[in-house]
Amino acid sequence: MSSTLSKQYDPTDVEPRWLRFWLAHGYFHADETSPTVPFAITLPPPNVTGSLHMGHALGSTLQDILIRWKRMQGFNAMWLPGTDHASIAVHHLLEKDLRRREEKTRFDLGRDAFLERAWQWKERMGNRIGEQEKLMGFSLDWARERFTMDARSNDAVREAFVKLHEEGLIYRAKRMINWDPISETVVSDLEVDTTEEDGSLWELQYPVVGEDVRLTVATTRPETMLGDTAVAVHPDDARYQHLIGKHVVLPLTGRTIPIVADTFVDPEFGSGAVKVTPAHDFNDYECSQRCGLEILEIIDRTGRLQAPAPAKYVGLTVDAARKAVVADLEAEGYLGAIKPYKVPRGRSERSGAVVEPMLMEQWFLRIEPLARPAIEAVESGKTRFVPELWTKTYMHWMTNIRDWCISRQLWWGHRIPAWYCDACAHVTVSRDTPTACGGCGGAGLRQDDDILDTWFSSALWPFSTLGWPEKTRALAAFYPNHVLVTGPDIIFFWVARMMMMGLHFMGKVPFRVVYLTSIVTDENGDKMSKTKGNTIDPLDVVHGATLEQLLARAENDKASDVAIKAIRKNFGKGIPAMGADALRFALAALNTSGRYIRLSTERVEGFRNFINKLWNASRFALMNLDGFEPERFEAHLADVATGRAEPLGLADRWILSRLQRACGEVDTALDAYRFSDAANAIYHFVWDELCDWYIEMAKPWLRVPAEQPDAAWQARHLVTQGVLATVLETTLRLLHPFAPYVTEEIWQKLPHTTTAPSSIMVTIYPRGDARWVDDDAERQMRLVQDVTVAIRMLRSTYNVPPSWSVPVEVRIPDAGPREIVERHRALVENAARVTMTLVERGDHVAQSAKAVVGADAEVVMALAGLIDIEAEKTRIARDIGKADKEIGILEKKLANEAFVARAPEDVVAEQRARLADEQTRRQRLEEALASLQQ
RNA sequence: GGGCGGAUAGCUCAGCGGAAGAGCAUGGCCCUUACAAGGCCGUGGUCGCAGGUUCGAAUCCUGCUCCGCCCA
Repeated sequence: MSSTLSKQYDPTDVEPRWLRFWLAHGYFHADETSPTVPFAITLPPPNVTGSLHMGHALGSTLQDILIRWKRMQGFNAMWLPGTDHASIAVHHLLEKDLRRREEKTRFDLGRDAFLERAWQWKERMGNRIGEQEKLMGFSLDWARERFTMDARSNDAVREAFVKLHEEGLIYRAKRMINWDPISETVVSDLEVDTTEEDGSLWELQYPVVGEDVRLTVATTRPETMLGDTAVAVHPDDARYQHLIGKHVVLPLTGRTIPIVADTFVDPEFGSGAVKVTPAHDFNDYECSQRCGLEILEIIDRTGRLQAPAPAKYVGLTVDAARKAVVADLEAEGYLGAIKPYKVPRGRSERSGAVVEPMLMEQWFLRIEPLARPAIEAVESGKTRFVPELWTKTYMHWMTNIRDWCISRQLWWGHRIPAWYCDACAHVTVSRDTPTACGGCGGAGLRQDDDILDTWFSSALWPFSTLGWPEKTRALAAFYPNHVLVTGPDIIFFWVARMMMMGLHFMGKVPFRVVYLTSIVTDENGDKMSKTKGNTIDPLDVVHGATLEQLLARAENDKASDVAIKAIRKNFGKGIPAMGADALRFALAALNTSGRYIRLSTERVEGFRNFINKLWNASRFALMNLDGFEPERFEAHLADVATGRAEPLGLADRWILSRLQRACGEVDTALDAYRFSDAANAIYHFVWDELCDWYIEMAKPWLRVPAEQPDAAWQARHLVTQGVLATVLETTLRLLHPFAPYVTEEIWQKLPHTTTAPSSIMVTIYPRGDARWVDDDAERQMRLVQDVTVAIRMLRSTYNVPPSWSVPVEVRIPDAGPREIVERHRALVENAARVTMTLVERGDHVAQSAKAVVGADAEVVMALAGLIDIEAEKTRIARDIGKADKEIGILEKKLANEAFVARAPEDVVAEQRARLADEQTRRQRLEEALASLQQ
């Protein structure tokens, strides 16, 4: 064993080798015929338009931690990758490109040519995310990779559509929908961002027929008055009682429309009378249904006015019509006051178009029968949300859900399997492309032009990916999945819809747990976005990027000046290559139950340092494991167990005990999806215990002495090598799900028994083993550490150079602790670089500094020439002050009769013991101060 | 308007009924032969405000003040 590691961990050298190794060995693949218990996750598919962003990196890191952990625990762990076709996003990108390069719309190009381009583009871009996921070390089962628009998904979508149609849950009807006049398609409620924009409130005056009065109505959209078919007032509004049932003349149109009463009117708002435009407002439409009003559709699919609006306005855009209508109303004297007003305005997420509520014939899915089981499944705990608080969000949305408009007037997506007949009104809905009309048998069939909402296919994803509607073995093995990991912003899109469809088609929930991650923001808590220039690309963190590279890419993406400036500011020095492990570990460690992760490259650096720390600890271990044979160590341990060999040393027992506790903490934390607790438990074990104490204490037993070592030393040498190797190997396995590359690299270099597996990936995950937990060793070690730290404190306070091995006197009145320190004198002397005299008690030593260690011990260090009496007095006086404060609190507590009577006995006893300790400590400090006064 | 969170060290956050914690930042000393991406030792907090429950509250309840997010 002579492998040496470089002084610094270099991820760029390590990562590609192991990625290739894992893929070549097929470790990521799960066999559905395996008899072992399955553990399945389906990756929420990223959409093909993008590249891997920090949100994906976070969610997938957490999924990979779970998958690698469960795989190592012996489960048949399956993690299914894929991408989503994102129809509206793809349309938006391709159409933008078309406009820019060829000044064409998709309609100029035609459906087939457009789709051809979309597929080409998907082929070109679609693999990018997969490649990036591989680089992150995600152990996805690539043989199962899917795309939401592949042939098998198409089968699933058709099956689902036809079945739901047969069941009467899918229907076609004329209803209010949100229309995006730029993309010329329906968009879902969830794809509309409503914000308050600066606008105006116009008062319009409608003359009442047969009376010499005018009714004032207020509106933020005066142009829609051309489609008004009523004015509504609240039925209880005293001001308008006499007008209900009468009519007004609608200016500019000459039409006469009724005044109706409806409770949806807010009497407090404006004049208390509102105009009703049923075809272009959700509330007005509902009012029209209640009141039996006429419906006039005056806005067309491109957002222009159409008949029955008066000819004068036909063809105008909504904005132009608004100006014209306002001008005409004013000219004719029907315009009242105009006030500045914050107008809630819905905009399409993708195109930015102002969304137009419209009345249109579309396909809908009846939601209520699907939502009910999805609510019940969460209420009964068949699926549970982690963190739990998200349950409410889900429930709230599910209980207020409306029928889902599933048709889209786009081309990139699953075309609706419905055919219209030239000869009759029958609509044929069929799994296979029909040759004859299901109604009249006629052959003149025309398929519906529309496609399905992308989320319709996403909703089937947890089972369509496993072969549904066929009854495959994969489906039997891996459905339901164990957990879905995603961001809370996606609860409505994915979680809710997968729940509904999963329950409906499979009869079982699609996943038992929904884990919602934090949301990654920049260090100021702002959402990362390219336009702001504050995004951190995960792969830049992994591989590093210079400022020039970042700027060049931004230029290429046509970034704004604001973004360029922000990039210069945020990444002035570029981003150092930190490796996938550092990023993964950082994301896991930062993912607490809080809602946000404020990420910066500086924060990742801390975790890169951790990876490097582990690397160097391993480097040290490997340099000192020459000649180590695991088998001999095993045999020696057996001898220890039977008493034929010396028991293990304190440090050995201690580190093994601490390791077991760390394993237990990690196990508990991962079980509860507490990723940051798990990561931190490993971090602290490695850094604060293994590196800071054990390795230091092991050094004397590892370094081969100049003279021929005796048999006792040989035995300790073997034990120390064995414990170090064991602890390191276990730690690597413990850490592997978080940091797969570095752990594999080191693990492969460690000495193993001949029966060891070929990769750390397929070793067994450590579980806390109670047999190695050693309370006695931990207590003894605590004392050794306390004494050591006290000595170091004195050294540091008086700047005693590290090279000086100063004498100290350690005074411990009680025989028990004194013997412990005596027995482990070498540990203290080595760790504190002192020579120690142990005594029961002693007198004041002139020119010395003193430190008090709890109630057990005090340390006296002779520092002739270095001592500063005044500073020493100040320091001790301050400690006395602290002790006094503590004693005061404890005395008060114990003087409280109610406390002593009602608090649990062990709590009272604990407080008493603390008080006694604190008083002893104070006494010692007092003596120390007194001796300085002389 | 309805709902859900948050306010703890300079910053970012854990802790959620029995001694105030971490990382970063910061001060001092050290290139000690695993690691300067490091070591050792420190400094730093009326746990947003006001009440209440309790023997005991950062932790539970109520109100208030800010600050976020979601839905209408």
